[in-house]
Amino acid sequence: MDFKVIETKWQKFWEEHPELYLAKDESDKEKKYVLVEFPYPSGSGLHVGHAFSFTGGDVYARFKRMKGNNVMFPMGWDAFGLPTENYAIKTKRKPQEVTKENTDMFRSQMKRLAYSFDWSREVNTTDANYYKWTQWIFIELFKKGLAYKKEVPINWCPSCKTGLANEEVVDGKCERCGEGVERRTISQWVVKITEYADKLIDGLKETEFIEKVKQAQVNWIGKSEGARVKFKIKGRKEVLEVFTTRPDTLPGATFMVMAPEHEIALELARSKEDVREYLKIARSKSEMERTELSKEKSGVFSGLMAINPVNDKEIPIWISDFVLASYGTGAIMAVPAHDERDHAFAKKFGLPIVPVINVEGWDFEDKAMVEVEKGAEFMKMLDWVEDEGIGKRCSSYHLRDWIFSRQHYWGEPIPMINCPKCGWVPVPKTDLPVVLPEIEAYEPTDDGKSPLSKIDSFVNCKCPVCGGEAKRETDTMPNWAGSDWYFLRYIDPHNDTDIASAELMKKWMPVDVYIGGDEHNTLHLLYSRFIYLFLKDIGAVPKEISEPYFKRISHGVILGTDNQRMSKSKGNVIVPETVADKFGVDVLRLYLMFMGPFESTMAWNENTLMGVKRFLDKFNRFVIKHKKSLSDSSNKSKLIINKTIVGVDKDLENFSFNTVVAKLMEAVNEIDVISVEDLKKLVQLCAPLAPYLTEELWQSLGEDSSVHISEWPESNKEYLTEEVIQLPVAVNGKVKDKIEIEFARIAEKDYVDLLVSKSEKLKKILESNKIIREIYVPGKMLNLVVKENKG
RNA sequence: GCCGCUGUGGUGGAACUGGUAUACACGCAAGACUUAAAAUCUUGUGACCUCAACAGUCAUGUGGGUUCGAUUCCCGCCAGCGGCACCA
Repeated sequence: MDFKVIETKWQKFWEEHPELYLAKDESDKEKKYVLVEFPYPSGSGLHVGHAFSFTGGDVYARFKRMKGNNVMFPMGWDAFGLPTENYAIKTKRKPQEVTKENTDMFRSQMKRLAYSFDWSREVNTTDANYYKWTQWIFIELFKKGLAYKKEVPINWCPSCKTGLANEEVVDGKCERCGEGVERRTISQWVVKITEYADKLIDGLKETEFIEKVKQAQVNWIGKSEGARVKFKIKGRKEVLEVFTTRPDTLPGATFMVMAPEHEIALELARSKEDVREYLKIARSKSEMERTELSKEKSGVFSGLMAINPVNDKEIPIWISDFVLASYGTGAIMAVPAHDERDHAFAKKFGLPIVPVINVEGWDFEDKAMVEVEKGAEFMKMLDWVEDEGIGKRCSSYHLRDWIFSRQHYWGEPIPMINCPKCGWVPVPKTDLPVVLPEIEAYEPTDDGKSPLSKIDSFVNCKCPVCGGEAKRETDTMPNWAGSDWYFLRYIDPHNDTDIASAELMKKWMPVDVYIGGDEHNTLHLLYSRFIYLFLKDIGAVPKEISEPYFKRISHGVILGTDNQRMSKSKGNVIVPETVADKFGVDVLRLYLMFMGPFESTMAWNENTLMGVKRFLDKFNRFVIKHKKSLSDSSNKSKLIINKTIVGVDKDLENFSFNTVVAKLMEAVNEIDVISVEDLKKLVQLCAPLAPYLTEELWQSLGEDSSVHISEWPESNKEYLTEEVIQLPVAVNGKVKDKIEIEFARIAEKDYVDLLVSKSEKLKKILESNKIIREIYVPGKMLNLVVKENKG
């Protein structure tokens, strides 16, 4: 049978019957919200990674639909972003046009691969009707004081000409283009995600993310508990405050260190030559150099002395770039006896090392004793610090506030207006969206301003508060902004008055299963959980649904045949369309699911793919051969079919697709005589994986509606037990023989013993051995513990 | 350094709640059909010992432990992968 003919035929049929895959708002059936990460529609089309992820989601969605669930399986486009902008610049075209072309291409490729998306709910982050709500969310953040403008040293990518969030800098390089990142100070919008740090940790309890994902989130937030402690500075009014997780080591604090960006350090630089010189050197180092040169410490004495509140000793305050300005208070108390970094610093600059706890055989001049347990002294010192009023308990986080401004064209305009009289004023809801104007030149500029800043008609506006002349913000939002909340918009994609109706959100939320890549397990998941928790706090989403995603499945990665990550430069890229052209969509889908466990990394292998093709051909021949069958299934076949139903059902539920395929192969290998009725069941079991072939076969078996909305077969317990089973008999734990026994009599131990006594093999063993113990697990196995007969 | 994960034939990988390890597939070998090839079908295929069969021995990274019985549970080690990392 020619797969091309079948594909064309059924694709047309499905196109004419979109109702097959619609999620129904008014249905009483149990809902199932299956979400796959929406793609960035790049110019190169769907790649294997997409196909793998979407096929997994599609198989699950189809399975659930046949099981009688009201399934929501939507798709959309995360279409803002640099590649489109760069491509538009290069080809002198409009990003809007390019995006349209790319999404059209993606959509048609997806339809060909038979993904059962509900296309009536399609969203696109670059639609003004969509980003209106992205902008609205930003305004709400601003109103709650969670978005603020700040002069911040940012990571500037000289190649992309934009600021980057800390999260987008990998090893000191731009995550996107790999260019070394520079430090610049620019006025930026910043979102206080840190305010939600604890909620983001606690909320994980409400989810069923796998441990890996939960840990990644917890580590990223990086909570540590301790105290802030104030140190007096000799001869000055201000104090130097530090954060420490170990107040019990206060007596061992023999010096202090400030980050070069610390206010006091900056002030001293004005009057002290050596401080000024050091700050200059520190600033010239990139973030990467600072962390790379971790072994060798550098620093300068500030000239100031602090007072250790525990013993009133004067201790020197140093300035060093090993202390981070962005963590804690930007200054530390150094306890060289109990911290490796402080120890290294003390050794280098000849500062005293005073142990707090004495450990036998420890040479504190040689190394720091770090692993000291928090004991009673810890609590005592914490209380003391609070009683004396020199500090208080608090937590500190690795998580930083989220830099939200980008200096690019192709993103959501930040809907803020700067009025000389009123300051920053949000655009009123009624004026949303702030539409991205279609302009001629998209080139980013070196001065750190978005191309929008050159469009006077966009920039100049009236202040919504006082009506005076004002100017619009010209920065745009980061890529994450549109993808933070898209799962809400699918629920009610055409709503003009709200993000989505509360009633519908109550019906559909939370997302039951969210399928995506490992690369989004930290940032995207954290950002979108944050936005959801925020929307919940302001009452924009139902408060009874505590977390947006219930379960997260992170699919694996498909490597090239050379076991390397696919990349154009390596020439090992597999294009799903090409595979589909050659072998058909069903083969591609089935192969992707059969390669290995859904969550693991696997290499592409054409041999295995041929095996899958062979199976589908065989399956097709098998159905055709038996479809005129007039006889009932044999007992053996009945058993196989019912076992297969149970197994496939369970494995699909657990996303164990590779074993589903194996079970179907087994069934086809083993079945001898089969009735048409049972044959249909087999076709149904295969339907989620191979939608085209099964639709064709389903029809050829006399059905006239789609197999994909047929009712999932149920197993019949009556046929699930074998009449005769092979009972393994082990001697001292090793299987020596198998005895045939009627299933109905497995509980009769006497009968089992009788059978054992008839086995030649066992007889032989028992001649020279004596049974000292028997363990019988009815139906499972019999274990004889024996001892050699002596004499 | 910290956190998480993985380790099973020549290969991808199965194995429920501690109960027949190696399902399914690939590859390989032999055979059938064919002028031939492809396709298809049949048989065999963990290692060692044996002409072969029977029997036996050893095998789930490694060393121990618990157990009648361990790929599965516990402890130690080794190797690899992923995330975080001068976070006080």
